[in-house]
Amino acid sequence: MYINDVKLSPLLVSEPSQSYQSGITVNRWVEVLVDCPGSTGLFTYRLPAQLEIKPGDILSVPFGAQQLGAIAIRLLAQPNVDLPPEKIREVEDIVSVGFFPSAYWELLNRVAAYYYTPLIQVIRVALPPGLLGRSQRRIRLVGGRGHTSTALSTRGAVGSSYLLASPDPLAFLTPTARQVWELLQAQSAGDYSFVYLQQKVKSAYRGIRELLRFGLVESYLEPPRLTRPKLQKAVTLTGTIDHDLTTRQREILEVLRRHGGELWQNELLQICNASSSILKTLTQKGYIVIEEREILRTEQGPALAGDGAKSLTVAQASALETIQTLDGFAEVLLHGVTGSGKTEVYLQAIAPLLNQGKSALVLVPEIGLTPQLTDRFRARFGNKVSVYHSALSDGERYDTWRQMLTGEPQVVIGTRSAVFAPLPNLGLIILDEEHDSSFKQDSPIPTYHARTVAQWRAELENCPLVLGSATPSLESWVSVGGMREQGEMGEMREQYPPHPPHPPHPPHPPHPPHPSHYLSLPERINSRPLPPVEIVDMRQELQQGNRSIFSRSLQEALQQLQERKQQGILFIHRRGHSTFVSCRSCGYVLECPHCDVSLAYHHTEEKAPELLRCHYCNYARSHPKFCPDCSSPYLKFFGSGTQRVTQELARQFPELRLIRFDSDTTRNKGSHRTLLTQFANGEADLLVGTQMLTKGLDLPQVTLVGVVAADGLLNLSDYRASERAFQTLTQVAGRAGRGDDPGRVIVQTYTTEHQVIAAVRSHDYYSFSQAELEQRQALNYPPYGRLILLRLSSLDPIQVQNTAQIIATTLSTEEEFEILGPAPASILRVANRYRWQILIKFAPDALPQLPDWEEVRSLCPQSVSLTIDVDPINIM
DNA sequence: AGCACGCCGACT
DNA sequence: GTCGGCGTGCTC
Repeated sequence: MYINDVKLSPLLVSEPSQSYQSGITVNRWVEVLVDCPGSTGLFTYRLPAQLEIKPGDILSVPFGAQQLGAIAIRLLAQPNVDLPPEKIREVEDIVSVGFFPSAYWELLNRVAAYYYTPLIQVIRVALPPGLLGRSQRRIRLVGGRGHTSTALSTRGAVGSSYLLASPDPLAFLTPTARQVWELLQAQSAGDYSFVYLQQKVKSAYRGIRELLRFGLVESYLEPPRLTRPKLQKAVTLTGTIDHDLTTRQREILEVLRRHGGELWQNELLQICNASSSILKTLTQKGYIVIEEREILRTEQGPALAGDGAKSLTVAQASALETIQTLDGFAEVLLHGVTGSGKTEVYLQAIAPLLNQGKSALVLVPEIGLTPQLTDRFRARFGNKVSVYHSALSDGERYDTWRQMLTGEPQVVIGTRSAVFAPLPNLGLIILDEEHDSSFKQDSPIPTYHARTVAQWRAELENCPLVLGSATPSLESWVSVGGMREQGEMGEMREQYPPHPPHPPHPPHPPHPPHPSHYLSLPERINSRPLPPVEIVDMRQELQQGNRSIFSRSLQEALQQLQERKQQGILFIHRRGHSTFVSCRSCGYVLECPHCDVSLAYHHTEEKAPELLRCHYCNYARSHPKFCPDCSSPYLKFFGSGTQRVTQELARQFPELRLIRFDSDTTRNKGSHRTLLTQFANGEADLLVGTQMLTKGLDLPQVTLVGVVAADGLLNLSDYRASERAFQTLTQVAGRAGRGDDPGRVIVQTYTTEHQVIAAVRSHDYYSFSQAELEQRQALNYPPYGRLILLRLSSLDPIQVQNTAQIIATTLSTEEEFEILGPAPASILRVANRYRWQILIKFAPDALPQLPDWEEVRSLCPQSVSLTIDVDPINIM
């Protein structure tokens, strides 16, 4: 039922030869998909004579008491005989003429089916906001705002005569009604949505009904506030200048002619300081034509100097050549170390496509974090580049979306949801920093991964997909058979610094069933070396009496930074997620005895006992006072906040100028760019920040990178912890030494012997992935096994726990998949909702009979909501 | 999602 | 008896 059994694709192929006339005269009914959660299947509407509709068009239709957005699916010559004719209503309007070629529909259907999401919800992700509007019930004061008594006396409402007689008319209102009334009075327009009032006042509808009876308020349906094209009047010169004109008229036509015969009306009037009446005369005389034209509200980047293709290294040139010889669908992993020039390869791969009239889609983790990337694309391709992401205004998003529909060859750079960008003639899809977890959506449904969707899209559009990263996800690495090629191509490995002998290879998965290529850029451009990584054992620092959060090595490096007038980056792992408990003396980390993950620290309320809990099996224990291994009392849960680090810096290095680069300081639009520009201009010596420092920053003047404590990353209670830690540390280390001065990286940790630390030190992706894949395979975790996470949440802590238990018990009768849990989410309560989860693990090849999700859903009481997260990434 | 309808307990 | 709570089902 998730895809509503709708076979869209064959019906939506446009057939230009099909009789145009018969199409509009005969097919007077249309079946639509309505934007309404509870509705399954299609609804039939009559077409008013003046509307001409094609499948894929977005409509506005009456539905029950409201006005909703809908998608036209197919035209009908006759409505279904089972449907009583009097029930059929008319299509209200066409909101947007759709572009939906069959491959695109197929994509949406696949997403709906794979992620167990109703098709309409997938469509909602794909469309810009505001296209599918819905009407809203609102309540407002009658007769505008005014003094209470005025409102009452001007309205001789039924039954209100005694109200008028009273000195205080409101005394007759019940307390509920009065509450609503006062709320409305307090609002400047005297107007609130019904839903808002219901939230604000207990059983508000009763009070509202009372007020309605007295005629004090009125209830109305606000039509959907749809995003529309912005139109502007354009004036075009049509006749040659003749003599039957006044001087003033001649002047205007002259101005118009000088501007190429065409100007926006407002500009023309402004230049000539004239009013529109004179244009009216000129129109009547036939000298000009005024027409409405759509103007696009697309974001304008800063003016940039043009930029030509740069010369390539041997590896870049070879990668480019492979990409350019691809014909049709292929999956390419471009594995380039940090600073190896992946962007240049993208740019040169795209350039010839545009000349062939094709477009390219470039997906990036977070657009705000990569102003540098968009700048480079704009410098190379100018106005052929547009960006598409959620920070744009609705109007900008809508217009960018329409700009794509034109089919002009262009480059769209966007975040996750841009994977649905409606570009015809797609010639290439690029996913940059493909390992980044922000390509995965956790909520709301569909919980899609842009990489997965991009694979389908590339396949359906028959174009190549390039996945770029310095630290590829294990999924992509296995998918393109990277480990096989790397193993066979010994010369590639020699380019990395030497590393210890490898453990035996895990058995290779079967060759991927699709064309795939592994391309490696093993060296930085201009032969710059990767920075040496120094690992500092913080246990020893403590032993030797250094209680500072900075090791002596890092202190020294910071000192040098100041002396040499160089710049550095200090990376702090985000606080909220580092909730494991470790011993500061010996580095021992408390782990679950059953699940091989570190225990998470729980401390929900003031007086509640401190608990350590496993997120996979729900094992729990109290927080021990002493280290179980070395009996040291220095056992504490981890977390080194930005605050503490900046305080410490200010104390020890008062002269060091620093810029904080985290979610607090980069909240505003454009603040990334501002802060980065300040830093680039040398207005600070040190950039202190969190996660966002890892995402593709190219700051050539940075020579030092310090990681305050790697442990927060290493010990997350998640099977992906190691992979994520390796990626983050390698990425942040890669910010050092990208310019002429050599770089240096210092990583502080309490667990120097950790496998990830060793791999980061030697920049050795290969041995890291080998070891990690072995573990994944042994435990059947992705990319060898597949996961589905059931997230349950409720305001009621007991009910959600019980429901989770019932579902897990029901599911555990099945043998084809493994159930882990139920267990509470690591942050049990979010926004007053208690959250539990159940993890389902199964083999991907023998796709088991998965549970009937409708049945599972029926086990949930109304108060418990269930989200099915397919291929979850955040299991915490 | 809204909004009806319809079925139960607590008051005039 | 009616009012008002809330669960159930429908919307072309």
